[in-house]
Amino acid sequence: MKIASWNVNSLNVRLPHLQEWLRAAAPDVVALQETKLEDSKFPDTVLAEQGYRSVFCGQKTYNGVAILSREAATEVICDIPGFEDHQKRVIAATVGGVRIINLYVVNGQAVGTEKYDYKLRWIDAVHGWLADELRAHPQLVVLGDFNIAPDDRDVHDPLIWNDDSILTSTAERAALRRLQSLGLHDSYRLLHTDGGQFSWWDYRAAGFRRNLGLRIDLVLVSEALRGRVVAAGIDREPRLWDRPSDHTPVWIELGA
DNA sequence: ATGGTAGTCTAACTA
Repeated sequence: MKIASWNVNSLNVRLPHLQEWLRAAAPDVVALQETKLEDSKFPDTVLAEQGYRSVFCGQKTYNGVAILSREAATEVICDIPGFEDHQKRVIAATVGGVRIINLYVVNGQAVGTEKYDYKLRWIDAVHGWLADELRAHPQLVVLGDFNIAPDDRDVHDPLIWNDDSILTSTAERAALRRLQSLGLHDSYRLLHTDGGQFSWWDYRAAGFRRNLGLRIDLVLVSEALRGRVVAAGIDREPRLWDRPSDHTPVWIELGA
């Protein structure tokens, strides 16, 4: 079972890329972030023609998440239960016996801002909810755009991306570690220890050409799934295509 | 070239 995550930065613009990538990569499940589409405009008919069912939770202009799957998704939930939030950043569903939790984590803009506080509060709410989800669904995958680079191997320059920078600050990394302490393992790190493997590059300053990236798109797996991760990777190819998203797909393969 | 680019939407916000 191949499970992937991709922040498409507007599904309206990126639909051709998504379709091309689905053909090439043939994932069983894909979590999308930043669809930026109201539910009435989601291209579920087109995707169904390609063999993927869609569940989605969107809004105009910002945010928006979706899960595409070859098999039907059940037990679909939007938003974090009990957490007041107008931003559509969460969708969860069960596919083929695996609980899939798709997160578009708050960016946070800059350390010390209101948005940064919202980011930390938001992750704290996710933490409480995931503890419940893990009890109900031991076979759990939490994936998406985490907007946090776990450690210095995951940034192009640790002097720039330091303890005081957004996406790498001490409190953000501590919040991520706290999520992982629920028993959620960074599947890329189960199989690879190399640095310099990124999933996002800023559009500005020729970030991709100069490989000025971060690894902020993650696939976390529960203890029960840990031993089933037979492959994990980052697919840089779509970042080379014309008019790309600033993120590229990340994926894992779960064996039997 | 006084920060660069992209998306949404046409001013300014978010990333």
